[in-house]
Amino acid sequence: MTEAAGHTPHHHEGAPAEDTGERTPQDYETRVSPFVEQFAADLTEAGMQRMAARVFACLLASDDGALTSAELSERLRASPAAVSGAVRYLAQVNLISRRRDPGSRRERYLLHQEVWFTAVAGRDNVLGRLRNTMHTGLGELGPDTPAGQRLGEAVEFFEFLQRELDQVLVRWRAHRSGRSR
Amino acid sequence: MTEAAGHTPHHHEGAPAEDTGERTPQDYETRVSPFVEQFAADLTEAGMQRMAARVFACLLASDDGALTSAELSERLRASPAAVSGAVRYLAQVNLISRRRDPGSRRERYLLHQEVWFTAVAGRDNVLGRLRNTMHTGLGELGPDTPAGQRLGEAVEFFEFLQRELDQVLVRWRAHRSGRSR
DNA sequence: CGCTGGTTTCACAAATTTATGAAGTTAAGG
DNA sequence: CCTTAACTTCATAAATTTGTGAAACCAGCG
Repeated sequence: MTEAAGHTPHHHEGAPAEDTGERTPQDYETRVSPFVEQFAADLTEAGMQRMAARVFACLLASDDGALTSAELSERLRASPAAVSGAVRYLAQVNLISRRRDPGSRRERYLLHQEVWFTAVAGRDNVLGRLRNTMHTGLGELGPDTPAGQRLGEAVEFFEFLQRELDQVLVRWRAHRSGRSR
Repeated sequence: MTEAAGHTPHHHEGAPAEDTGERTPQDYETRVSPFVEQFAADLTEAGMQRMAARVFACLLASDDGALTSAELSERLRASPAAVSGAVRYLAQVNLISRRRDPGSRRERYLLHQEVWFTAVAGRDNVLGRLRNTMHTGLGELGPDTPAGQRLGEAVEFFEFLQRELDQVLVRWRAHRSGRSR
């Protein structure tokens, strides 16, 4: 059956602002789902495939950052096939990993540790590709042409950016572990 | 975000080939165009609309970073309509500006100063949007829930990233002017 | 072995995105 | 004013991307 295992609503009073307290199962529909969809939309806008974005967002909003195919399928009202495809992509780009719960034939898809970290590293890759293409183009155009100048500067910028980005990530690690972990 | 993670060493591949000197008109076809298309493909892969990417790449590879609609249309073998749309988009996101040469009815589209700078700032915008959506979601989910925890951390990461990114850009400015300008 | 729950693959339908020709605008130049 | 070069808008055709149902797979379990 499809009863959402592991999604026991946690009750929390004393919540911030105007949270009256109770968390009902309907909360998913009224509160979580809108967020998931909005976030997915943002990601899509930013270039990620739609379904992958939805799955990713859904995991992000789930209690323990992990859901089974069936759960995703239900929450997103999407076919298992669609989930399968999205999940394959996300695993490919290292945003999630798939885990086989021993004793059960269902699989759990869970957010990679430090997802955002990974995501930024990924961005780093596309920067690298752009940089390489420009570097090659520089060879074709000749570094002495006006266009070549511009390209050269761009290449420099990208290299600079990549170095800096790496350091930013290092700094984040420091920042992070410095406060609670 | 779209591509995978992992840390590809930022290797500079093959040095630019020998530049024999002459530049013929056919050079555009044989040398420039392939670069333009490849670069556009990279940008498309990274999420930019195809035609916009082509126009942008074309401008980047042009001698003075500026071309008329007709020139773009010819070099890209695309209809004026397509160019028009692409150009509108690029202006929208502040990557190019349009200039009306007084006395001529044609318009010139030129790369914005410090394009890459702008581009990164733009990326910053999408980061901001994601951050905001997450922040809102945090309100809905409650910061005391497991998902809320995760979200909160993500928001922090994004804020950190944005601050750092700003500084990186400042540093680039310094770096840049420190060497020649 | 042979089911059976669970996931993946495949062919195809639906939705979206792109690009185009043609008609519509706008303003320079007579 | 009227012409006309140049850009834009619009409806539509073409290409791509998405998502789905149904069939194929693949272990575990009895």
